[in-house]
Amino acid sequence: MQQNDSIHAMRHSLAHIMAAAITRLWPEAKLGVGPVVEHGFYYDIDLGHQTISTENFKRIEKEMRKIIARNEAFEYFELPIDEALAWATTAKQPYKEQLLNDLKREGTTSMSGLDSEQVGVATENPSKVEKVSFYRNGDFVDLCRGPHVESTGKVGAFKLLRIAGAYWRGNENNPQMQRLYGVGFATDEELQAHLHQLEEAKKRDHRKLGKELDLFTFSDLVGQGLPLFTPRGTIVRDLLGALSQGLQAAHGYQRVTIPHITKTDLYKKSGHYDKYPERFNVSSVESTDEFMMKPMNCPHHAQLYASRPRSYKELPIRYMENTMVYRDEKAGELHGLSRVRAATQDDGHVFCTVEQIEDEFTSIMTMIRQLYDVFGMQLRARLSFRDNSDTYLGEPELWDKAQQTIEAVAQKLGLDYFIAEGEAAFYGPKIDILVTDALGREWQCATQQLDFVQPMRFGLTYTSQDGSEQQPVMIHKALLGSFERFMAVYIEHTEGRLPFWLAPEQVRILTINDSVESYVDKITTILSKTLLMEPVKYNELRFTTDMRNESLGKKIREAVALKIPMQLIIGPKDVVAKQVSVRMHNKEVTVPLDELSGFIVKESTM
RNA sequence: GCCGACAUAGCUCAGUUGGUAGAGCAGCGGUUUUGUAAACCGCGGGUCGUGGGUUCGAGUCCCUCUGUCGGCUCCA
Repeated sequence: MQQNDSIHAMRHSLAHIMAAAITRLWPEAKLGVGPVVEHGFYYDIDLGHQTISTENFKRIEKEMRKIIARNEAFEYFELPIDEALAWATTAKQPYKEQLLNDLKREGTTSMSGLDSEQVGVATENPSKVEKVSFYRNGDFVDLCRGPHVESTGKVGAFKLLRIAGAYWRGNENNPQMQRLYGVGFATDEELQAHLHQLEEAKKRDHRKLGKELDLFTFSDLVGQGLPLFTPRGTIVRDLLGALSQGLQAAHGYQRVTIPHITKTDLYKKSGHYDKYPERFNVSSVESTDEFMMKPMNCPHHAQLYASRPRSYKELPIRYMENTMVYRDEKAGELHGLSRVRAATQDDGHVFCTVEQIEDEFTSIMTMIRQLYDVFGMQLRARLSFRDNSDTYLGEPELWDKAQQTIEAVAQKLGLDYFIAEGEAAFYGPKIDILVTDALGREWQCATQQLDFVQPMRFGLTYTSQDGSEQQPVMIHKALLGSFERFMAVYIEHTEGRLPFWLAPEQVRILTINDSVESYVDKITTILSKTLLMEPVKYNELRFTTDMRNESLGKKIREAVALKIPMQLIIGPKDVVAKQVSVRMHNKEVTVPLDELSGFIVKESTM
C-alpha cells in the first residue's frame, strides 16, 4: 500500500514537471488537468493553433530532466478561494479558473450530477470551500490536491509515450486540448520492463497476427469495419461456430435461419428502431416499404415463435443461429476484429415461462463455462440489475423475482460474480461474462439477458394448462458473443498459437527429397482416415504436404511461421525405419507409422 | 464523428534541401535432391492510396477524399 502511494505521488509529480517544462517551452500554454493514470500520467494542454508532436518529446523530456536535476522542493500552500481565482486570472489560466469556479460552487471538480451548462460557471453564492491547495516547484505553481514527492529529484524513471486529442472535461462541445501521456516507474528497470511488455503486446496484436497467419483481411473498397475472412480464417470461424452449436444442441437448442435485410417496421414494433441510430438503411429495394440490414435477430426469432399457436407443453422453445448483424459503429471506434460493423453472433433465444427462467439460466451458464473451459480462459460474471429509476419496462415484481433468480443461479454455480446496479437493459436484467486474456485484460464476450418487453410488443402468447393465454418470457443469449471479437481476443490470448483442434492447418508433411513419395502416400492415407471427436465432433484432420524442391530448413521455417502445430518430417531414414519424425512446438519425437493416427488423436486433446 | 500521425512492389521497409523510384523476402525461369528456422544464379513486378493545386519539374510542398494507427473513460 505504502508503495502504491509513493508511485502515485511520483507520477503525479511527473505530471507537474511535464507541465512546468511545457510552460517553459511554450509560455502561452493553457493547462487543463494532469492526473495519474495506470502506469503513468498525462496533462491536457491547450496551445491554441500550435500543435505538439512526438518530435517535440525529446525537447520536453530534456527540459523535464533539467527540472529533475535541480531537485526543486514541492512546496504546499493554501489560498482562500477568491485569491485563487485571482491567481488564475493573472496567470492567464482559464481552465484552472473553471475548475476553481466548480470548487467554489460545488465543493468538488467532479462533474457527475452536474448539468453540462453549469460546469465551470462562476457563482456569486457563498463558496462551498474556503481554501484550496497549491503546489509550487521552482517558479511553477499549480492548483493541486496532491500528494507529491518531496522534491523533483525523487520521481523515478519516466518516458513520454504519445499524444492525443481530448476534449476539455470530456465534452465534445468544449475546446479540444492536446493530451500528452507519459509512463513513470520507481526504477529504470521497472520502466524498461514496462516498455518491454508494451512490445510484447504489440507482437500479439491480432491485426498483425491475422495477416501473418492469413486469417482475415480488410479492403478499402469493401469498407471500414467489414472484415473478409480467408479460407484459413473461415475454418476457424466454422469450428468456433460448431463448438458453440454443439454445446447448444446438447441443451435443446434448434437451428433456425433468417434473412439479413428486413423491413424497418419490424424494429419499429420491437422498439429497437429508435434505440439504434447506427442502423444501416437499405433504400433501393423496389418497394414502398423501408428496409434495413438487421442489427439484431431477436425480433425475427420472435416471429418464428409467433408463426403458430403455442402450448405450455412446447416450452421452453430454444432457437439458435450463427448469423451476422450489421451496425454502423462510429468510424473512430473500429478496431481490427474487436470492433466491426458486420459481426457474427452465436445468437439464441429461449421462450419460456417465468418458472422456467431458473433452469434456463442455469443451462446457459453451464454452456458458457463449458465453452470457456475449452479455451482455458477465466471468467467473471457481471449481474446487471435495475436501479430505482423509472426507465425500466415491465412489472417491478417480475424484475425483483427475476433478479433474485439470477443471483441464486450465480451462487448455486459458484460463479465469481458482482452486481452492477443500474446496468440492466430497459427490457430486463442480464448477466454479462467477462473473460481475462493472457495479458490480464478483461473482455465482455458471452451474455444472457431476460426480456419482458418484446413478448409484450409482439403479443407472444402460449396456452397454459388451465386454458388461459399467457405471455412467455424471452431470454437472449450468446456464448462466444461476436465471433470477430472473440477471435481477436483469442488470437491475442494464444499469441496466434491456436490449439490443435482449431488450427486451420493441423499437420504439414515436409519431405526431405523426392525418393519418399510413395511413403508419403501411405501417410496421407492414414491422415485422411483420422477423425477427431473432441471438442468438436467429426473434425476431419486438416493436413497438407510440402514436396517442393526446397531445403528442409526453409520448409520448417514456413510451417513454423504459420504456427502449424505439427510437422511430419519424412526422409529416407524414416522410410527404412517405417516411422515418422514428428516436430511440434515444444518437442520432437519419432512415431512408428502404425501408431501415427492414435498419436495425433492423443496429442490433439493435450 | 473529433484531434494528431501515417499511406512507396504481394510483405517489411529505404528514398537526401522538389530533378519523373530502390533493397530484402515473396513470385517466375534455371541449377541444386537437400535431415530440423532462409541453397545458388537470373528475370519480371510500382499512375509512389484517390482526385485536384503550386512549380519548368512533385513520391517529396498545399488542399480534398478514402483507408490505417494512437487517443477522445481515468478529473485540482
